[in-house]
Amino acid sequence: MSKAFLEPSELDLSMNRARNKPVFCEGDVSGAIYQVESGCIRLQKISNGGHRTVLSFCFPGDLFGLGVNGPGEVDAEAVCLTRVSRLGQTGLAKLVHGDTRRGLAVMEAACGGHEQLAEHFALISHAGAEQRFAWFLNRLGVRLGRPVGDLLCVDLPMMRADIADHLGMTFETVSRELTKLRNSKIIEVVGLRRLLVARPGALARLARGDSPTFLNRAQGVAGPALRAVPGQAMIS
Amino acid sequence: MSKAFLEPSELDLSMNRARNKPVFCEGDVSGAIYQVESGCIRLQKISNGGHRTVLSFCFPGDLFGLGVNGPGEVDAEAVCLTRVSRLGQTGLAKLVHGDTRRGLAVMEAACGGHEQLAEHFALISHAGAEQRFAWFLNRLGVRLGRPVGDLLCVDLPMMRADIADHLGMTFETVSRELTKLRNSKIIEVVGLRRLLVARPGALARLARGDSPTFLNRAQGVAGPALRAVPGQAMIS
DNA sequence: CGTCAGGTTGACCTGTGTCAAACTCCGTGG
DNA sequence: CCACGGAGTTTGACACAGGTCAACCTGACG
Repeated sequence: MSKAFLEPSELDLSMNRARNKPVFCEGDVSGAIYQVESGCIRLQKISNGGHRTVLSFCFPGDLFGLGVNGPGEVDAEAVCLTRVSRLGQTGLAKLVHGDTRRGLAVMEAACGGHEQLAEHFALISHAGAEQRFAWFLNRLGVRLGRPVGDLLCVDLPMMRADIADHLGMTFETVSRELTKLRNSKIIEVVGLRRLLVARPGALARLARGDSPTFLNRAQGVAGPALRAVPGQAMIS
Repeated sequence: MSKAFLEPSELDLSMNRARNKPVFCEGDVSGAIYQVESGCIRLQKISNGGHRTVLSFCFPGDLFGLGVNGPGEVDAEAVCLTRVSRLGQTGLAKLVHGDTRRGLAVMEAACGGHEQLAEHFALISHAGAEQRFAWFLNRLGVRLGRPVGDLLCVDLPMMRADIADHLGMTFETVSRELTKLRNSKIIEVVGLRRLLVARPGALARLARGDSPTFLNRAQGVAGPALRAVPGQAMIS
């Protein structure tokens, strides 16, 4: 999840994918690593009932692919027209041999940002719809937002259903939460895919979950733990 | 998540941890890899509100630790008296250099079983309490179950609250689901931590979610996807 | 035998999924 | 240029799964 981790010269090839088209070719079972150049990729999984879970969205600079392909497991699809470049297994091995430390770092990054995954997981487990959506928007703002006047402009590459599947809720609920944020003047909605964040602080507060429902139920962890976690600043 | 991935000779040292004690020493920020020898480790995260999320339980043979430590991120605690062995960074580098393929495999395994994580994630997002719990028990049976007569005996190392935090629900709900399974004669409960699975097939069916609530709402994925996923046999 | 952490059960209430209807955007063709 | 149509989105009404709070039970251990 680091920006521009690999230079163009180190990459095997680069290619375009149209909206909703998979990145992995059908027979492609190799442990290649991909890097998003432009656009947006979603890593997703279709489960038995036909349900879809979006594990994460990848934006320009993000790496993905290692230990994530293999048919029937996790697949990667373009959210919109997207360009990705690919580092094959041979290139990867070369990188690992040539510079162990860097190789390890790439492995780790490509293995998929445990940190982010853990945070996402914790959110899905505990938080309500409001906090989930605020968390998502907040992170999107940090990642994609451009300052416009004193507002933060964010263009959503994905549709509501994608967001819903990312946050473990229905697209109707996503829509309702959007409306709630609009009503409380925290954001403005321009077309259908463009948002203007008016009060980033309030958004971050919602994302941390410390404004309403404050006295959440901190389940009694038996052991010595339950140390105070410093409120990590999500807005950079 | 493979058994006995590393031989004792390759490991730096091994140590015991008492119930609810952390595996990582306070100052330990090195990228070491750990392997469970006996007992049970839980990887967990404490979020802002004091909520705990158990990301996964590690049983003998399981690897963990890479990209997972770092204070304030994810920590590992013993569920019960547990012995773990440790492979330090130098040992890891040696392994990577000596045998690239094996090194990569270790990296991947230690990076944390994306496959499993994806499945867990999908479950938490979509499934109800019944399916979540059945999925957990089923997997535990596969992993820890010993055949006793025509029953499958499973000893739970963890308490209800641990399971609850693993599955994103409350311990009361865990208890209720346990009772439901007992009432439907799918399992028997012996002491307080011992289960006998009487009808593994029924349990697996619940875990897949294809018995009740059958017509789940398969959200219309726009693209070409929505391929039929073959019902993966969860019972080995 | 007493104590207490851990577990069970019940009653209630709310958040969010479900179903249904209407509305908006945008591309396409007449 | 406008009408049309369909995908995507918003909004409403309603039901129910599961969280919350509270009381009680049980089994392990000193």
